[in-house]
Amino acid sequence: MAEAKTQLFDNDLQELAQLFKALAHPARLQILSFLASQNACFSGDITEEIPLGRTTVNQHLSELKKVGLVQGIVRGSKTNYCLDNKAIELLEKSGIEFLSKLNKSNCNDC
Amino acid sequence: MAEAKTQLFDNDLQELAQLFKALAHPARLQILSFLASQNACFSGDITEEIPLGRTTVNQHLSELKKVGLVQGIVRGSKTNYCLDNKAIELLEKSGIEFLSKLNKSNCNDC
DNA sequence: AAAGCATGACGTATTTTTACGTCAAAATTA
DNA sequence: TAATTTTGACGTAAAAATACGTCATGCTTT
Repeated sequence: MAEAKTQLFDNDLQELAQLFKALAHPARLQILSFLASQNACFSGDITEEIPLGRTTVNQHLSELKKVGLVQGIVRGSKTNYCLDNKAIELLEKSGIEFLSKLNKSNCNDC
Repeated sequence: MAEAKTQLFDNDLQELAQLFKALAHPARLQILSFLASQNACFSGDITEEIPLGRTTVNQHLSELKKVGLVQGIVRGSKTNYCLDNKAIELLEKSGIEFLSKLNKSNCNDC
C-alpha cells in the first residue's frame, strides 16, 4: 500500500548528494576535523569543541552517523564516537584540501 | 551601525560547508555532470535534462554560480553556462568517484 | 513593428534543516 | 540507595531550501 513515489533522480546521484549534505554544515565539518585529530572521542568532548548546544551537536552527530561517516559505541554511561571507514576513505582520497589535511586516526576504543 | 554578528565558525569551515551545500542536491550534481559532458551548454538544454521545472533549474544554476562552480554568459537571447575553474579543479582533484569520472570540458563559448 | 522565445527576478506555499528545551533512562559516584 | 552525570529521544519555533507560477525584459523572427 506504500506509495511508489516516482524517482526523479538516479540513485547514485541521490546518495552522493546525501553525503555532500552531511558535509554541508560547518559544525559537522568541525566534528569530523576534531574526530580525525583525536583518538579518544567522547560525546562530551565533542560538545565542548563545538559552539552549539549539546542537543544540537548530538543531532549533527546523528546525521554523520546516518550517512556512515561516523560511528559511535556506548561505553558505560558515555558514548565514544569515531570516524567510520567511509570518512577515513573520503579523507584519504579526497583532493579537497581541508579534508585531506586532516589526520586520519583510529579510535582505540571502537 | 551594522551588527557585528559574532562568528560561530571558522571562515574556512564555513566556506567549505557552503561548497558542499552547493553539491548537496541531485539536480545540481546532474547539472554539473551534464555541463562536464557538453561543450555547448544553453540554459534551455540543461532544463530539458533535469526533471524539474524551468524556474527551479534556473534557481539551482544560480546557486552553482554563487559558489563559483558554474559560469554563465549571455549570448543574445540565450545564456551559455559552463563549468567554472573551481568546478574543473574540483573534478580533477577530487577522489570522489562520481566527480572524477566526469570529463572536464571547456565551453568553447565562455 | 508585432509576435514569439529564452531568461532572470520576484513572490510564495511546502518541506527540511537547525537549534534548543525538556524528559527519561542508564550508569557512576557519593 | 540517593544524587549526579551522560546521553538519546521527543517536541517545537524559527530559519532556510525547494519547487513553481507569474511577470518583465530583451532578443529574434516574421
